[in-house]
Amino acid sequence: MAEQFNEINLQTLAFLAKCLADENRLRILLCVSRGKKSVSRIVEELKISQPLISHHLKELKRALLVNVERSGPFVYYELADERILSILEKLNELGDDLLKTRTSF
Amino acid sequence: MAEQFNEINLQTLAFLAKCLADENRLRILLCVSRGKKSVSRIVEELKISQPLISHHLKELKRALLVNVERSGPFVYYELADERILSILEKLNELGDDLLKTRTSF
DNA sequence: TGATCATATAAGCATACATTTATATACTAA
DNA sequence: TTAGTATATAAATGTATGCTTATATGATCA
Repeated sequence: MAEQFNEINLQTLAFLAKCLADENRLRILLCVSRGKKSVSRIVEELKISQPLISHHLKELKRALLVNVERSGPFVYYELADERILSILEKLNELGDDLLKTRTSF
Repeated sequence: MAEQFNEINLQTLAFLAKCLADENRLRILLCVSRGKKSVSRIVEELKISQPLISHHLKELKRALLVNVERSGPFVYYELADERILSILEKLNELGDDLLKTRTSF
């Protein structure tokens, strides 16, 4: 289980983790995980300014975590891979358990 | 699968991800995942300066990702939870696949 | 107690990053 | 083409963060 860690690409890993290390980007990821959505739709749902949403979407796209599709004046974003969700689930669960076992961060 | 995401703690999640978002901290995590190790041992193996190792260990400890144990003059660190490894594995695999499918970051 | 080793902390610096405000680009419809 | 909507980008700013150098704390042994 631990031996196959020779294949680990630290750079890619750190890059992806960095992309997941912002609350607003996580909100956006969870938002688009519930279906393909336009930028304005995301802005509405999350109540975050449009330039900030666009900026974070650009980062998420750079990390290949979302797919983009233009349709008329709208640009739709969707989660690139369902595994992103399950990884976030697992990380969240881990965080919960760590907090339960220990006292505090 | 996507519905249980009401329970998600964005703050904790972002905090943990941030801790995983640095190459040196990842190196340290992988290093101590292969057994409990003293600071000087980690310094040797990774060839990173002692203050920098200590600094990152402090962060990892703050995130509860490592457990600490003092024994005489030595301080031993170990991975706090094996799930950390499997999450890193999954994230690494995801990164690989994303890079395969698309063209580049 | 003094000396030495192991580890932690502090100060300083440079860079990265999240955010806001303002503006530009792209598309559509009249 | 003009007006209006949707989205992206640029500039500016404050803050966080990784790293280095220097020093402090803590433990062991003579």
